[in-house]
Amino acid sequence: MSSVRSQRKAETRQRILDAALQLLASGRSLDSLGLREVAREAGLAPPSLYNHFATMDDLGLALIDLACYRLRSVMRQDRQQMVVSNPAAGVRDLVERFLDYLQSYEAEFRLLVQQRLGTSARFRKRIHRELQLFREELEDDARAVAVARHLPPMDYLAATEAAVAIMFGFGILAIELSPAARQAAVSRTVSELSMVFLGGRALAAGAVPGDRLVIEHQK
Amino acid sequence: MSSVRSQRKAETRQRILDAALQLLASGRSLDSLGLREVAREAGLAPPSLYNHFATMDDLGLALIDLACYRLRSVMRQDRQQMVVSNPAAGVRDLVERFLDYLQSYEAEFRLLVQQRLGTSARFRKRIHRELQLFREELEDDARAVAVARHLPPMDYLAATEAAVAIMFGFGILAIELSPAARQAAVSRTVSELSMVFLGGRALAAGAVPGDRLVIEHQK
DNA sequence: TGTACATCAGTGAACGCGCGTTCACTGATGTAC
DNA sequence: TGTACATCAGTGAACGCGCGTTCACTGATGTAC
Repeated sequence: MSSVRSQRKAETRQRILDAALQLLASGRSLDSLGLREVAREAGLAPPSLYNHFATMDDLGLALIDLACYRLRSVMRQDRQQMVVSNPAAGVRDLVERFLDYLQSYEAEFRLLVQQRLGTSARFRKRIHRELQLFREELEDDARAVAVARHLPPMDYLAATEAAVAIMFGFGILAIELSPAARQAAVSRTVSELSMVFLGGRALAAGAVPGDRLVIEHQK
Repeated sequence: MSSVRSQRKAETRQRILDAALQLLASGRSLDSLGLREVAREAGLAPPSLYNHFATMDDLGLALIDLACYRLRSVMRQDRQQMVVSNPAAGVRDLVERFLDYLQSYEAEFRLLVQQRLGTSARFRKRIHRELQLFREELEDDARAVAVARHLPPMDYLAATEAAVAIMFGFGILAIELSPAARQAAVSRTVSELSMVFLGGRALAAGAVPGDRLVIEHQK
């Protein structure tokens, strides 16, 4: 059991990942990151990277894994039971958790968005799979709300897929916005998600676009 | 008035753009396209490109302009008056026009999605502005429907922003899917857009997520 | 219309540079006895 | 516990390569007279 050595190796590996993330955070894209550049940022000689990643591709995949893991774990934490009893607050809470995530891990978010349609099929598949899991977690929450409030069923797959698309759209927009404009976008995103879930119920009840709706407030 | 010369110059410029698009269509990303590579594909010596674009950046911007223009012009064509009198058909028509666009111009769509969060602020701004216009055109249509059917107002900004996010999410997904799975995704996207517009009306009428809705069919 | 000159799209050679990768080596850490 | 050997993370030098860009040049096209 090599303790000191393997521990240092793990630290160096982490330093390499951090260096790459640092470069991504400075606005670079994964496609344009070079091995020598990452090595420099990590304070290592270029060939050292080969002790940790067989190719630049493997390094990229490690970064993507990290970013996927982070998105899901940040979005999972602090999920409130409140959400179940108050859907409107749940929607707002969801958007604010996502905003927190963006503020802390913008570079990783950009990485996911860019590579979701990137050059590497491996990368795309991995991201696609992870976003699918992310959506499913959202679906679990949405179903829990429906059960708690005895709401009729709806097309949760479509609704949560739409919700993810809207949140990602918000994230892409938010990166460009001033803090003030960002707050307005947060409110709008809350509205948009509300539209999806309200409309999801209406659609399940047989409505089509153009129908009028009458509201029965739940107490 | 130099006729032959300027015409040939315009043709060469187009050949360069086509060569770049060809490379993008083969799966490459703009970030990784090289001047020499584009020149080779276009059948020109590398320095010739400087007669048409001062830098690679200018070439990139020209490609982005082209892609923006195409998205909007394809999505504008064949807009039916039917849409106004039948909102449900209008939503399906919208998704199918977008699918047509994707099938013809996938590389350009990828370019837009990737560069929307890319390295260049110039690129990002341009795409952002054009997508804003795209959204506004959608808003015009949505308002026209409301007027024709005497529907109450709603938050068209939020609804159309959500609609664009959903369509782009669909587009990103569609690229990875088999034709069969793609058709299922089309139906789902129609549902998702329907949810947004139905929910938009409900929200404007004061509903919040969790409320029950009663439908009054329009005849 | 014909001629002399100007313009300018496209070229081939050359530049300096950073790239990814290989290799033999170093020296600290780990292991066997 | 001490010693001899094995492992292996990290290094410096070197490789061949394609990059973006410059430059002086060519030759077809355009213009002036």
